[in-house]
Amino acid sequence: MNDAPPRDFIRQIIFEDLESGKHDEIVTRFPPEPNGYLHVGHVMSICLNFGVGQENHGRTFLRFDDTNPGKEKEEYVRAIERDVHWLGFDWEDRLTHASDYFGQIYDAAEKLIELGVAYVDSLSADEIREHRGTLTKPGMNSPYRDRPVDENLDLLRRMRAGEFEDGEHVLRAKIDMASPNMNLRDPALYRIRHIEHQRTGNKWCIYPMYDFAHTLSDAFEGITHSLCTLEFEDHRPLYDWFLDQLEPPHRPRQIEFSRLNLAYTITSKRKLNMLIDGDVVSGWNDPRMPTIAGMRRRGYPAAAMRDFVKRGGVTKKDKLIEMGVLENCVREQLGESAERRMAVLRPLKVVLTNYPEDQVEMVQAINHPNNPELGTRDMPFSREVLIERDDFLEEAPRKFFRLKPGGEVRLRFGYIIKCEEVIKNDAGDIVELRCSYDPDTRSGTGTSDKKVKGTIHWVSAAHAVPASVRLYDRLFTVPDPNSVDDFMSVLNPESLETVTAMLEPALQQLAGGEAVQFERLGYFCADSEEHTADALVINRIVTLRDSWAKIEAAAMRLEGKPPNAVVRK
RNA sequence: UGGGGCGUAGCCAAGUGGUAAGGCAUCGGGUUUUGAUCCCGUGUACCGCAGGUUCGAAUCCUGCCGCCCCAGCCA
Repeated sequence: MNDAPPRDFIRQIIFEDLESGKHDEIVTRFPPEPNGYLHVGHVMSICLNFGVGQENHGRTFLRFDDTNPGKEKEEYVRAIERDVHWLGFDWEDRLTHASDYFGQIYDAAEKLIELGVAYVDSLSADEIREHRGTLTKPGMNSPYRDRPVDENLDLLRRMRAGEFEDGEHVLRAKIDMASPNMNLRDPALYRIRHIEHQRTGNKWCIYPMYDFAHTLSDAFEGITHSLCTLEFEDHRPLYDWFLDQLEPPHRPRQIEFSRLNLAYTITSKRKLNMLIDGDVVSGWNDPRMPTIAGMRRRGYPAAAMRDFVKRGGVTKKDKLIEMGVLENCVREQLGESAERRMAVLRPLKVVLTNYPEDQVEMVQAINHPNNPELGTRDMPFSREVLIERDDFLEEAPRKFFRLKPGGEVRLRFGYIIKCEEVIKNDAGDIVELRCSYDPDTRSGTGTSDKKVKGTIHWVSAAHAVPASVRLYDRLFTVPDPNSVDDFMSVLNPESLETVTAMLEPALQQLAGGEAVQFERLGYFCADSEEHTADALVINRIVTLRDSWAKIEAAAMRLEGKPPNAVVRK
């Protein structure tokens, strides 16, 4: 990985602000609303905000935007804290909540009234909507717009005191009902909500709206650069309006960037919830979910996530990034760190007819081909071994380097074997292979210079340990499920396949969450929730790159056959 | 059809008037007891289109086209 600091447009602005002396210290914040789990999109915001803080020796706040009680839960705040930590960032003592500032925000509301730029409106929600106009038609002033300051103050205080029902009144900024920017058509500042807040309990029955609370929270914390996504671009004039009216000691600047969309996934909370409610996935941390919790459970390393986001860059252009980029980051991380092991996902029995019945010998396997320091381990080798079903083909194309009738192949770290006989059941399915082995070809002995094209993985039948292995694939069949009317109609029915695999004995010791490479198959990790020493449960993180699959698919295309006819999964 | 953004190769992305970096993907080739890794090589990008300014434009001007966001007492 390269460590050169990125120079996107936001970092350029920050650099200039430091150079010019506009700021001595950079202060940023990551401000999630605790109403759901964090997802890939948030990873970008987290890395940007905390990254910019770190790079400039500044400070970054983790602030919960908890201004809408009823939709927010403690469960989510704990999950968010865990996710941000897991990604490798530390807010130290800067964990805050918009609700920490409810008192100050309220004071600011009274000040706006005194300034004559806010008023209590007694129109109903429907009437307010009707008065707002449309994108092309200007709105109309509320009949309550010119209430005197004293009356506004009195009404707001009584709203706060709980004298009114939900929806009876609302505090609004007095800006311009004819503004082409809808956000400036007298936006609501405070609404009445007789509902208990997860942190402030029943102390308040009026709660500030996002724009008001967010701007002020930024100002109170001395945020210098308030980084958010593009959809808030239209809110910036309002953000600045608050600052102009209230003139707080610190004046933050809002800068917007485009959000990161991952192909073949969705991130809308509503839709993610539908997947859970519809039992398409097992929960927020299902390994197929694009949530941080899901990706963590899937086995994606935090470093890979950070690298992924870094490769995407920070711009204002809408992006839909290919899965391959993420997968490549994951492979790159794991390729270096994960130890290698052997496992057979779909076993086919192979009997070595000339190998002594009761003999078991230990062969030495390397834990990492590019890093000898990771050492070796011994694997039992015996007369009956299990190989991958699709490493044998009865009628193999010429470029098939694996086992075929009469053909030879090397059992990795073991011997070269030759297929002598194919055993089938009555239905014609291949159930067993009879092979001979060449005693002179044991790995590492150098007693034979025989060379074969292919090397396959295997496991000793008598010593193998069974495990439930989940093979994950993308959740959707189209790159942009969001652009489809009914996203549930493009679900990938094969996003999860569970097989009973046979693992080499050393895998018995795999710890929950630990990742290894199953040679020739991919990276796998023990499930952090369901895996135990007695019942192994393993997730496939990502497959290895598979150029054979490509050759095969290309051949299929040439012959005009459907691409999935023989492709293995 | 009001306002705000965005448009550089399949996907990202540098570039800020001097003649188009890089990554991923693709396609070749080499090494390899993982068809992995690693290493080499591989793209006619009419810089959305059309005009204009200039000795010179992806960069400046004008017009057009396409895509995204905004009419919550959500964030």
